[in-house]
Amino acid sequence: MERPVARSRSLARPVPAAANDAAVGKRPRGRPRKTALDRDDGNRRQELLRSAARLFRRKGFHATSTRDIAAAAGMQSGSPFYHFKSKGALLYAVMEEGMGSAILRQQLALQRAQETTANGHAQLRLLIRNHFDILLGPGSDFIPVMLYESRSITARQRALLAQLQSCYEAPWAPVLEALRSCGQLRADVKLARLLMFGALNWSAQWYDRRQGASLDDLTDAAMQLFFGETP
Amino acid sequence: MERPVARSRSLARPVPAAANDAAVGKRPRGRPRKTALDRDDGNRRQELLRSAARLFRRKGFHATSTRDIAAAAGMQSGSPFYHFKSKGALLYAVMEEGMGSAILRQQLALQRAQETTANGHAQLRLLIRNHFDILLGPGSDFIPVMLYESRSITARQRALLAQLQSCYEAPWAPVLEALRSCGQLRADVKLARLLMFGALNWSAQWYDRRQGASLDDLTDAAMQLFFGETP
DNA sequence: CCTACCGATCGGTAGG
DNA sequence: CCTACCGATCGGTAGG
Repeated sequence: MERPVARSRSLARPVPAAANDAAVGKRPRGRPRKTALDRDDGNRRQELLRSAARLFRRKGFHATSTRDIAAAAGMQSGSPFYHFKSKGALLYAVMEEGMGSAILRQQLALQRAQETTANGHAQLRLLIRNHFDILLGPGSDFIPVMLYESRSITARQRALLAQLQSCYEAPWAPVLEALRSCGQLRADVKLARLLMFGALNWSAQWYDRRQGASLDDLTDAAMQLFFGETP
Repeated sequence: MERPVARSRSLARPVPAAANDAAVGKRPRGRPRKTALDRDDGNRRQELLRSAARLFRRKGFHATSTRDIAAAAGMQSGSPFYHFKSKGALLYAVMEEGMGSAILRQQLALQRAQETTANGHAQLRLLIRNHFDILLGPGSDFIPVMLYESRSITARQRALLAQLQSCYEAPWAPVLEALRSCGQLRADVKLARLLMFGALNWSAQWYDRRQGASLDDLTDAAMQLFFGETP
C-alpha cells in the first residue's frame, strides 16, 4: 500500500550474484568490488532518496545540506555524489519517484474498483481518497516535496514533471466532465479542477496524522463541500 | 487600496523636525546627516520589505541572499542589517506586514459592504473576492511569502503569526456557521474552512494575472464549486 | 563509498 | 548607510 514503485523496484533489485558465488564456493579472487557496489546500490540509493525526501519536506531544499542527507542515510559527506550528480539531481529524483509512485497507485486504485464504482460521485470519491493517501499517508514525503519545492528545479525538469502531472490528472478530467454534464458540478471544469486540487494539496500544510480527522473524514468533508453530498 | 498598513505607517512616520528647522531658515551648518537618515528611514525600510517580499516569493527565503535584497533596494551588502537585526527578522517583518495589511483590508471591505450584503452567500463571496485580491492582486507578495515560507521562522514567530491569522479568519467563522445552519454547507465547518482556504491559497501557485481568468472569474468558480451557485 | 580538501558564498559586524 | 572584512558552511571533487 505504501510507495509501490519503491517496492516494485525492490523486487526488481538485482540478486547479489557474486556474493552468492562466493558462498557457493568458486574462488572469489580479488575483491568483488564492482559487484558489491551493484548489490548495495539500489538500497543505498533508495535510502538517500527517502532521507532526502524527509529532510526536503521538513526543512526545504535550500535549508537542507547534502551533509544532512548523507548523515541521515548513514553516509559520509561526499557520498551522495556517488549516487547523484548534484544536489539538484537528488531533488529531481525525489520528485520523479514521487510522481511515478503516485501515477502507479492511482492506476491500481482505478483498476481495482473499475466495476464497482459506476457513478461519477463514487469515481471522484475514489480519486480524492487515493489522493489524500498519496499526500498524507505513511511515507508521504515525495509528493509534498514536489508540490512545494518546484521553484528549486530547472525549467527543463519542471517541463518533464509537468508531463507526469498530466498523466496523473488525466483520469480526473472525464469524471469532472461527466459531473458537469449532469449538472452536479456548476463551475468551469478547469478552474474547478485547480481549486479542488488546491483544497486537497493544501492539506499537506495542516493535516496531522496523529490527531483529529482520518483520511476518510477528509474525503467526506471534501465531497460534501464540493457536491453537498451527505454520505 | 494596496498595502494600507504601509500607508498608515507612512502617515505615522516621525516628521523630520530638524530638516524643517533648516527649511524654516536657521543656518543649516554642517551636513544634516542624521536628519537625512531619519527622513529616509521609513522609505528605505519599506523598500527593503518590498524587495525582500518579491525575492522571497520568487526564489524562496534560503535561496535569496541578503546581498540580493540589498541590491534590489539599491543598497550595499551590509546595509539591510542597519534596518533589520537579521535575515530572519526581515522575513518575519514581511509576514507581519502582510498579515497586518490583509486584516485591515478585510476589515475595510466588510465595513464598506456591511449594509448591502445581507445573506450568507453574498458575505462569503465578498470575503473570497477580497482574499483573492490580497493573494493575487498588485503588490501581493507578502501573503504568499507568509503562506509558503513559514518553515523558515521560529516557533515563537509562528505563534505570533497564528494570532494574526486568527484575527483574519475570525470573520469567516460566523458566515460559515450560518451557511451550515441553513443547510447550504453540509461539511464540517472546520474542515470546510481548511479545504476552502486551501482552494483559495493554492491559487498563488498557478494564477497568472496576465492571462486567463480574472479575480471575479475565480470568485465565481469558487462559489459555484462550494455552493453550486450560478451567478 | 570514504578522506581530505577547495573555492565560493553567505550572514553578519566593526568602524566610520 | 558604506567599506572592508571575518568565520562558517556549503556543494562538489580527486584519488583511493
